[in-house]
Amino acid sequence: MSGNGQQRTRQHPVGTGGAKDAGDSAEQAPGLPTSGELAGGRAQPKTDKSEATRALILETAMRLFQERGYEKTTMRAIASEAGVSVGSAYYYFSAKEFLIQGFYDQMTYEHAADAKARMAHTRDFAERLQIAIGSWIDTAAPYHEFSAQFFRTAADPTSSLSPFSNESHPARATAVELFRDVLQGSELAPKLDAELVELLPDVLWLHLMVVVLYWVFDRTPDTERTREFVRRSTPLVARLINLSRYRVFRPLVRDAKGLIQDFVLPSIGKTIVK
Amino acid sequence: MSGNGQQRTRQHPVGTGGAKDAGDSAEQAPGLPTSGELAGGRAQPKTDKSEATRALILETAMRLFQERGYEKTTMRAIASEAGVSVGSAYYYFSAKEFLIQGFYDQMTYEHAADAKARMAHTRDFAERLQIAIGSWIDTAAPYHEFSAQFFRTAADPTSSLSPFSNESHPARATAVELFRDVLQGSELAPKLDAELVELLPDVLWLHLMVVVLYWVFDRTPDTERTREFVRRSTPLVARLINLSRYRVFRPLVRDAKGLIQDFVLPSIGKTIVK
DNA sequence: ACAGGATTCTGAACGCGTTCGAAATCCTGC
DNA sequence: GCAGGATTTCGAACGCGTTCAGAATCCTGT
Repeated sequence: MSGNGQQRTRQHPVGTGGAKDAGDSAEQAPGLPTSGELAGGRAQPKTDKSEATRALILETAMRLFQERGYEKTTMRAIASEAGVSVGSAYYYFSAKEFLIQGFYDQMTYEHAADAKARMAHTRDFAERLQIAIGSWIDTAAPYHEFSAQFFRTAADPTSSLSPFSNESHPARATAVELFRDVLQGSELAPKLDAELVELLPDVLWLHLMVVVLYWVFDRTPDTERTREFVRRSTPLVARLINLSRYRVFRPLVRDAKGLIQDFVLPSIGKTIVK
Repeated sequence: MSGNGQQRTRQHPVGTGGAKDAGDSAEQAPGLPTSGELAGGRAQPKTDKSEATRALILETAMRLFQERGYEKTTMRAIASEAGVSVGSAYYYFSAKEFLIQGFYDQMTYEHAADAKARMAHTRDFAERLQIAIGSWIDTAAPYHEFSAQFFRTAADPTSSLSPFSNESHPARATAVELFRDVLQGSELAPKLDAELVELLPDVLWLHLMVVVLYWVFDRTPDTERTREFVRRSTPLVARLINLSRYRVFRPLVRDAKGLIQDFVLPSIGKTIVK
């Protein structure tokens, strides 16, 4: 997509704002999506007015995306609707793509809050997991129609917006954090060894990504099929994790853990470079 | 991507050519990628000259894609290099995207042939599986640089090119067929119940898709990391399938099978509609 | 108050994918 | 050989995302 004009090499949009050097242990809770982060604007906001303009453009874009869909919403329309020039829009968001991110970040944050509230009443792991994922589906529902765009972006390794290739992607950090909560707040956590507890949140996030893929392709009303899929798959996941504690599986679990540790975690986020 | 001009509603490009009404059981072996199939051109080739022009355009595009990458190759460049007008290029391929498909189909076919030859000497399932996937990586290697485009297309539910949403996608059919062979030619097949043998090829194809996702993001030289990932993950998969025969797992396996049958298979290809 | 630098804003212009009406060419049946 | 329809080819034109050189505005320090 994008790719008109000569291809720049946009990639990581500098992002002087937030935690620049997160290091290795991705632990700290991700604050609200303040605005900048790695958001893809150019300079970090200097004045309040600047901040306001940025917000105005983003809100306008989000509204138009919902009303008309992503592709049908032109940058010119966003700009004129927001009462600024196209140039201004590009001053804050260096590509149309980056507008998606604002959208997506906010949705993820809403999701985490909603999920945590909804699952507070139970300590059953399977139930918590199902609530967390179900909450995602509910939160994302209004955007299902143009969700394809999210997914295309996520699947693009050349885009710095991909949650797969960008460890500091707020959406990813927030979601992994949520799944850590899902696990820690359940009766299952104390029964598992520490190493596994450390690994699982990322794995569960991957599980969510699979559900998202399913959801994106789902054309049933209210994505009922995805919901049913989640209802039936989460107990399986829970049972699988539970089984992992038994002696018989030790070798298999050990290998699987090693595999995840060596190949899955380092590559997610840290883009398998060099 | 694409999405300039007003958005048409391209979707399934008619495809008067091949088996139009495949029905349910996706069984028949997929012939060579003759040309048309669901290829995205407009009319089915009437004359030989037409067929030749089509091939010329596709070959030119494939060459330029390799030389310059997908985005840097313009339709104008393809047309002029092939000695035709842009209009002609669009007469045969209704969008730039459709040129990818020709490319991808051919690669998949090469892969299947190469894999079958390479794994002929062994009946060990894990080894056969590893060879099959390794063969994919080798076949795809020359195109790694612009593979992102393949993947973006695959992840787009609105594109008729997605192997996830289009059951008659030759690439998908060919690959599933290959994995059926991987299994059937192994010592493992007779030990499993028929139902599972029926399900596994599609599941293994999904496994390949996961590897592809990994591969697309892999930036190590010669995608060595992906190769190592495959070396270590395929034995695990084999062991998992092997374990499924034991009594202890019966309930879990039964549920998992049901899940796959009800939710995964019907949705792949048949785009979860209605 | 004011020079001068940084920030914010502007809109014309560029290159791209794609469309479309019309021209050129090919194929029939006579 | 030829009218007339179908197929194929053409290229100007459209709308889009994006860029860029410069204008406008804001913020200092004096």
